Amino acid sequence: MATGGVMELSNEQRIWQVVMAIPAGKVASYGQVADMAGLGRQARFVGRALGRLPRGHEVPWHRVLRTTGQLAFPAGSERFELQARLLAEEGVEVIGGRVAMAVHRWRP
DNA sequence: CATTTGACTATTC
DNA sequence: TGAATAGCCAAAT
Repeated sequence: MATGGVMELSNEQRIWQVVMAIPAGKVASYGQVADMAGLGRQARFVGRALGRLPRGHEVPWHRVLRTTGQLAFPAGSERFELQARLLAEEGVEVIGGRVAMAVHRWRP
């Protein structure tokens, strides 16, 4: 309606859209997602946005990791192992808590 | 409205 | 190769 405005997507929602565009078997860095979402250097905000994902979401958050290829969680934590497992199921090898970005990095 | 926070990154040593 | 530091900036408190 004439609310004057359309539902302007929040930056969070824009981030989720970008993450959902990452194909299975590929990964992207937080900085890369931030840039693609038009946020510039808000790499940290990407992590926060993923942490605020609503229940029932279908965002492949596990395909987002640090630019070094290392998972963003403390090694051994529950989330860490979950992410590593989800990646492995997609064919992304996680060794020592890290992924070979040169191999699996998503290049749109 | 000022301060803290954070699933980061580039740089330096 | 890896550890420490500074810079980053919107959202949460």
